Amino acid sequence: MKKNVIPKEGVYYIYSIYQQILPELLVRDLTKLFYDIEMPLIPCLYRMEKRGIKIDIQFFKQLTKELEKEIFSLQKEIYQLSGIVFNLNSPKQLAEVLFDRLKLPIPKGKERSTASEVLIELLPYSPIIEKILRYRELNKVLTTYLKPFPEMCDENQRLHTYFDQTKTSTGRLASLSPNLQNIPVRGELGQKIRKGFISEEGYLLISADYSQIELRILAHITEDENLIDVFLQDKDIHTTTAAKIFKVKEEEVKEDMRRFAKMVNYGLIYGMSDYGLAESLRLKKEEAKEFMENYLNSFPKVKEWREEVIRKAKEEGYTKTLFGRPRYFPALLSPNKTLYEQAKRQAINAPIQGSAADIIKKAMVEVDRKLIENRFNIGLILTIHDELLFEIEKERIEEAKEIIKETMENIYPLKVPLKVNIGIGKNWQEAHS
DNA sequence: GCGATCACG
DNA sequence: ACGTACGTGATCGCC
Repeated sequence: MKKNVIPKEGVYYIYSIYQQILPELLVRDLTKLFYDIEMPLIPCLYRMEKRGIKIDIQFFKQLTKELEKEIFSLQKEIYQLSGIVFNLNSPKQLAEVLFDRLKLPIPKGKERSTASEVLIELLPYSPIIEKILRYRELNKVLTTYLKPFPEMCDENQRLHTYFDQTKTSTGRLASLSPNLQNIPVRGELGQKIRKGFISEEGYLLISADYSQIELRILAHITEDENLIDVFLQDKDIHTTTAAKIFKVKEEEVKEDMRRFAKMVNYGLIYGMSDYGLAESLRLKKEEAKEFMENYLNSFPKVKEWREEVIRKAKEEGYTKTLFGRPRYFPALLSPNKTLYEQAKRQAINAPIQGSAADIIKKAMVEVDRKLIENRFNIGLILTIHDELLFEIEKERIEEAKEIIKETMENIYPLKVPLKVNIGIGKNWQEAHS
């Protein structure tokens, strides 16, 4: 969609569309969602789009040069090792080189894929693999972010995204042209790129992110005593889960056990099966099954809730978030088992992901309003699902920080506290706490 | 225009 | 026996 352009004819239809929609809103009990969240959000999103975020164009161009150099030499090495020049960006051609020409084994169940997850398993078989993985990483970042962004800036070196309020099935926002919700953050390269997103002279960026908002919402919705307890005591949820699924004391939880537990916790929100858990953690199916059982026994209401939400979705045809946002699941009646199972997982996930979206949207409207009321110069500039990014004049940082944290944490009281981490810096890397 | 891939939450 | 973790957007090759 072309941004900032409303077709002239479209304006005349808005009132008649409103007249058609109003009875529907009433029937489906959506007036609160519409008037309290989505409508007030529109001017807030408009201001964010208009403000944009500043990037350091020189920094982007310099990094582009460096990456192009490394990519060129990687390319040369890869052609040398394979003994043929081909299009590295073509998965089809790459598969031919790896599996036919170099006769590398195809990991079972993976079927000639060249996805990084498969390539990692091939690392021991040829020195070409690590070079391909590095090439992929660099080329991705180069073509998706580093090269296009300087071209997309306005005269003040600011990038303006476009938020689509109607696109997702869960109630989240979508960010496009450019998407500023998938800027790299992981690894050294990600951290480096985030240094290129900067504040204006005399300003600083404030990043405020909800800590584990989806798991807190899970605790609230399921009313599971053990899960609620973890958050009331402000304990580390992943460590607690690790202790329960490994059946050890919390003091005995090691780093990799915590990492496993983190995947189990999020897997649960996504409706993951024991098989899926085994896949992603490279476990034996029996082990994964045991972890799942240990988890569900430790948090019994979570298990009950998962069953209940599916039963209700089948009966009524939809799920609802905390603010009544529905998502419909026609596939729960599908004879196609794949579609049916997928719909079940989506039905578990939608109320959680969607409720988090409801809450952050309400917080956005309220924080934006307060910052304007208090005459801050810029304010809210980005939302990345559970993080809000602000640009604030240096002299008033502490004042803004208080307003932001207080508003976000108290916007909608749950049975567990909402916790917000705040970071401040002259670039996004520094601010992202 | 779609599938594969991979960036994020 | 089956198929197997939710939600997105951008880029590229290929038909």
